[in-house]
Amino acid sequence: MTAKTAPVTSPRVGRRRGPTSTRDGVLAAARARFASDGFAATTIRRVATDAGVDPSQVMQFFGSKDDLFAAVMAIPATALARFDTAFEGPSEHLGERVVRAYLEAWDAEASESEPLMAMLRGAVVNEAAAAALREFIQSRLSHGMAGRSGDALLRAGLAASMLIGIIVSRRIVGVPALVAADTDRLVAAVGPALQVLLVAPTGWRRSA
Amino acid sequence: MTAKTAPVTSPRVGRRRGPTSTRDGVLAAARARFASDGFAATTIRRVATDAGVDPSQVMQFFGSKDDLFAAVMAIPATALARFDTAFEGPSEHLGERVVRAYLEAWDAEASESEPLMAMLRGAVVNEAAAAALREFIQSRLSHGMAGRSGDALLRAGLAASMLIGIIVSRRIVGVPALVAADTDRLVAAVGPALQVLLVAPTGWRRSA
DNA sequence: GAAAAAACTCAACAGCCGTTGAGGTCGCAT
DNA sequence: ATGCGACCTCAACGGCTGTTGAGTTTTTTC
Repeated sequence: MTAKTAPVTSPRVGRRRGPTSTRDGVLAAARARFASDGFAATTIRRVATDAGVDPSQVMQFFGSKDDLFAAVMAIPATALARFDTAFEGPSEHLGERVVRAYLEAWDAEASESEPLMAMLRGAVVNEAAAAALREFIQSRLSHGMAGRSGDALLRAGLAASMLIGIIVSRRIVGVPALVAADTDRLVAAVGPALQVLLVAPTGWRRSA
Repeated sequence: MTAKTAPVTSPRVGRRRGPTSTRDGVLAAARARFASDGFAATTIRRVATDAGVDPSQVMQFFGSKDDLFAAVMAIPATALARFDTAFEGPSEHLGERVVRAYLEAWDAEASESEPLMAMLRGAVVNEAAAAALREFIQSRLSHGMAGRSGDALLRAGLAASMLIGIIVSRRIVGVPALVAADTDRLVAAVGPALQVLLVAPTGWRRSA
């Protein structure tokens, strides 16, 4: 795709020489648009206007709208790494820690939370985004839960899904009761529930 | 909007006389399309083709694409009524009952689950859908939790959001771990967590 | 049967979309 | 200075969109 006949003659080609800031500006504008408007409603023309560039410039940089979206979504992989640390440590207040890590990740500054938001919004419309989110959740899950029972993997997946549901309700749908509550109240309410889900099938027995 | 100068002269005007089946066919086609493709990707031309009708016919029936979407979303209000019953009864296995009611509602036949799916997919792109979902959740919440503490309302909202998150991960994003699990396993895992969230702040104390 | 209304068809408009190609301009290496 | 490649601009294409208006057929009402 991106790999053309690499010029072997000049050793340090590959880095852009000229003003690389323009490209970054386009990427930032696209990130913001995808996060707030979603994939379908975001137009290349609008992104170009936001970045103060000609639309064809965007095409020349990223090839197509899908590639631009892929470039935006390549970022959150780094931002999501912080979730790993939340699962480590003692399991005493595990639920509370995980909830707080999720909420704070989405309350972070735009450069960190916007790719996540773009990924989340895009996952509903764009198959590539859904696949990316799917793979991410699954990989992080099977990575962190290696050697555990299949039930543990299911429970971790459920925890991630439920937390994403809270983010959706709070940031996209805008359910008043959740928007009004601050992080501490949410952690206090959800933490124990997540704790039960994650660490303790404490004598619970299936009814069927 | 929809109310024009109502013809008072003819008493029983207002009911359609002719073949009302065509209109219902268009509505059914739109419901299916909005549910599977979302709002933005669904075109009036495609809906018309599915229903075997001319595109302009759709316009004449529903006025605009937004109105068509609104007509589709007017249905789930009835389908969602079943959630009320889940909250009633003894609080012993409340969490389990609520989880099962949600999962079964989305596993129901197309005529019941498609409007819900359309509403969910649309909420991410279409502001009207987001408002409808927001109002619905909030109204059902404040209705069922009348007279309870503000904390109870928050907890119920969180429960609904988390369950919606599970639906999104399972039906839209398609996280393998959740897709593979059947309803009973999900109920067994999520039920206790919901139980803790809904009924019992059992001596839980905020860590400040 | 006549008349009116609803259901339906056909063709077209204006607008926005992603994308393309042909150029112009600037900075750097030779 | 001179070439060359990256950066950037301009104008336009073809396609698909929601929407409209006029005309035709079918059904109901009188």
